[in-house]
Amino acid sequence: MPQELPPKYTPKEVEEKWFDFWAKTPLFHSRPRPDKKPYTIVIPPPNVTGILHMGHALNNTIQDVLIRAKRMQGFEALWMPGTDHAGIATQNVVERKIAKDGLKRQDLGRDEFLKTVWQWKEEHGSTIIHQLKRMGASCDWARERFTMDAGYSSAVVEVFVSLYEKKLIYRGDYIINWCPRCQTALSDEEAPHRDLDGKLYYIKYPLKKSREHIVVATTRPETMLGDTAVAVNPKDKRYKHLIGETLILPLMEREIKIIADDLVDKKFGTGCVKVTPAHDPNDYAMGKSHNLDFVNIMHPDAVLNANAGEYAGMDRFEAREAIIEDLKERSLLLKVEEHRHAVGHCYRCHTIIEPYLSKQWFVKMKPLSKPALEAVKKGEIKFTPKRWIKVYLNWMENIRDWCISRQIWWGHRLPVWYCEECSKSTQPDAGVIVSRTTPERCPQCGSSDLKQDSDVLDTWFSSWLWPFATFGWPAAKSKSELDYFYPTSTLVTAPEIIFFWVARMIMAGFEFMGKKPFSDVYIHGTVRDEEGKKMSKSLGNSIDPLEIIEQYGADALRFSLIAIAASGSDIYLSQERFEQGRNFSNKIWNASRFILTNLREDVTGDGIDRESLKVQDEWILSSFNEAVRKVTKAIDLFKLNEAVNLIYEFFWHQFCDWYVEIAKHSIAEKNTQEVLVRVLKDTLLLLHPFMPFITDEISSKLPGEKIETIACSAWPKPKKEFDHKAAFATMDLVFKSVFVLRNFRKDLNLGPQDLVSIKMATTAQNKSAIEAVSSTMSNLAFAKISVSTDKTVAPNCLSALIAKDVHLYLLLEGLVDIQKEKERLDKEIAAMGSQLKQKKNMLENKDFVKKAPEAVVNRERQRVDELKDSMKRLKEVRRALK
RNA sequence: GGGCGCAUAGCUCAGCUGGUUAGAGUGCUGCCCUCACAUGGCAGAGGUCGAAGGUUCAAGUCCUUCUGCGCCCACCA
Repeated sequence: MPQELPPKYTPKEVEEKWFDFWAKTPLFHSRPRPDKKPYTIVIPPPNVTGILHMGHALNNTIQDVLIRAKRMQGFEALWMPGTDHAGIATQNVVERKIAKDGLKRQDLGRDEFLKTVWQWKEEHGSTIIHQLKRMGASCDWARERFTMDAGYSSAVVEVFVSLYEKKLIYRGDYIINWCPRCQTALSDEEAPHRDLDGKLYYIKYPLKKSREHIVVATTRPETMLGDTAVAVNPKDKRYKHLIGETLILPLMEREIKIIADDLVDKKFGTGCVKVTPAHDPNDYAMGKSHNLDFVNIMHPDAVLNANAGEYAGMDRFEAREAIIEDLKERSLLLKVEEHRHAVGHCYRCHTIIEPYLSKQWFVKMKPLSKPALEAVKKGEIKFTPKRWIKVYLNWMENIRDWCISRQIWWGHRLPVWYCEECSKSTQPDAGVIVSRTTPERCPQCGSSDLKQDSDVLDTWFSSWLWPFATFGWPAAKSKSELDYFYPTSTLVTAPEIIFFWVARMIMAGFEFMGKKPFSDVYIHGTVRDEEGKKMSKSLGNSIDPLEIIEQYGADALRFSLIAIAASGSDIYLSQERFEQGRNFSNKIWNASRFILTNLREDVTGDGIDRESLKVQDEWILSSFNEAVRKVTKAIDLFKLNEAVNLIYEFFWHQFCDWYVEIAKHSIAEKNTQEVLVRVLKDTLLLLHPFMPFITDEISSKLPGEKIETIACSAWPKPKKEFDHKAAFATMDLVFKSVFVLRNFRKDLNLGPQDLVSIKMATTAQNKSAIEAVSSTMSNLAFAKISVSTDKTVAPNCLSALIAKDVHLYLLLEGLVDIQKEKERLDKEIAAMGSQLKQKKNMLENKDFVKKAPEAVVNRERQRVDELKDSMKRLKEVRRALK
């Protein structure tokens, strides 16, 4: 007995039932199966602090569409889920939490603080995982990983130690990006530059030997306290004679030299640069090459230290003001200009970063980049859209060493110990022990006075191992799984993290696995609001995906996101965009409801009698075949918006608008019902990767074999026996006829009961097809419908051309406004005439006939014939109007 | 300073290797609560495809320049 569906679609109830089932089902658990091909996606692990936003929603919907489609297509599909410990972000969250009790992390101490973070993670860290489940993500949940799991951590240690052993990790004093708020070093990628309106200060530095001075220009005057030279370009004639002279550094009253260096741009400012080796990367380079003193003037929190003399204790910006005032007082400030320039910011807390000299750990990147460059150049790893290749290559070719140590507590602690005894030696790296296991004693001197490095590793130093560490590498037992699932298939992510993550994963893949980590990188757009701003909680412009799920359902959210997300372009969102998804859900629901309520008991969808198919049946089955071909291809090309729009168009405008409407008139027939069920079932399968909830729900109510979920059903294949090419042409006549009749009906204000006579000049075959459906579809009743090959035209009738061989005449003597009809015809004839003329010109053009492909020329010739014929017939009708 | 992207209907966008009369969603107008659906149906209005050149038999599509947005990268202090 077919089950009934409730009259109104309520996504909430339906979806809650299914997401619960999917979250628990073992069906999404994958294991190596030699008889099947693997298709693997590793999730970009969201931060444990994460709460689902639109970017996540889009990213994970795309992955779920791909994984569900491939699973149905017979692949051993694995979607690896997990979360990232997100060092700085998570530490910040927990610090904020304990701050409410007036506590700092130092008050708790390292161990106690870390306990608190773990506790926080246990309580809140799975929020986003739960939200992904709610969206319908068909991950292999049993495999869920966390970047600080014991196993994962051993991968991080292994990688650190092995890179150190290969001399690809080193430690040293360099200028790094320092966030004074987070009080940690950051990599270059973590310190994005933003243009700011700043000021350029011109400051006089007096010469020691005379009353003259030279002028330097700077945006950060406070750093002058740490100046140990002034540099000019050696080719700069203005200053050549001053090279080697001594200046008196104002305020500090320290003697500094004028040096010459090619790094100085003659054209910028005055051509004289103050050199602060401890607070600027360029100056650092000059400091090294000219053997200058390195004067660090700041504490880690950017408060000036004792080296800043009387400014000690002031914050860097406070000091800037004070210094400017003091310079003014001494008439040493020449001028101040407005100056827009790029300033680095902490990507976590947006504080202006400080270039800061400190001892950090680095990865030597150049050697790692080589295979990563080759793989992409050769196309071994493909990017979609292609344009990101250039971005990737550009970064990779100019790669710089990676600062990986962080002065925070939450993260993978460096597997580095220092021997107190040996470190007294002056040798570089003396007493440094890099080890996979905690060492008991110093291998050099045997001392047990060892101290572990207090730094932790950059979060991305664990993320870059994600495609293989999630399988348990380096443990031996991970081998069979890695052999089967690695390299993974597709990585789906946003452009923002190409450098952070994608590029580094490729390098790690080659370095540690000897193989690429994935074959395809699909870069989707950034989700933005209506004004083009990146959506973020801090801007308060975000549309909450959970809100959309609540209101319209997860299917609606998924559908709309995919439909909007044209491959690669940024996505502008507004609430209304999700209504389309909701409306589509409702349409599917109601069409299904209609079919179900009419169903005979013996209908399964598998019992189509091919011998007695009507032309509309042939048409819809053929159309579905077309849809399957196109949708399958579109998914393979990552054109998911195209795929979902194809299904939408097919289901709504072909199946519902035409087939179901026509089918109403033979709804009692078994064969009609079989076709309805067959097409509905198969469309639900096609749609399932995009809208898993509603498709599974409806499928479960349809007759036929009972299965738990269609998530593992076979993907529809085009059925050759249902390809009826001729049906397209015939149905096309039907559509046009109905369209014409609807217009007649509207123009004449005819109701459903009005009886009209139709004369049709066409073949008998076409007539029967048109006749069968057009009266009801156009909401007209026909007293009389006659078919004729007779070209003579009845007087005073409405007429319309359907196709070359089909002409409809609506016999309505006395009802027609002759004058109006004449005008209408004249207009139509004129339009046709100009089109005809254009085509004729084209064909008279010898170059066109000679150079254009034959098919194009023939098509034009045929079109001209048709137009000529139509013109003739229309003119006849026009003459018959009296 | 380099690089990339976008500009098509009122709005948001599709439009693939150039080839019939440039499409969708939404909004708008008119008529319909017709027994799946008003979250719906039918019909309709609305476009010199950012500008100017060029290539071509043929350009929304390819090339050049320009304009206006947007993004990314970069050690001009």
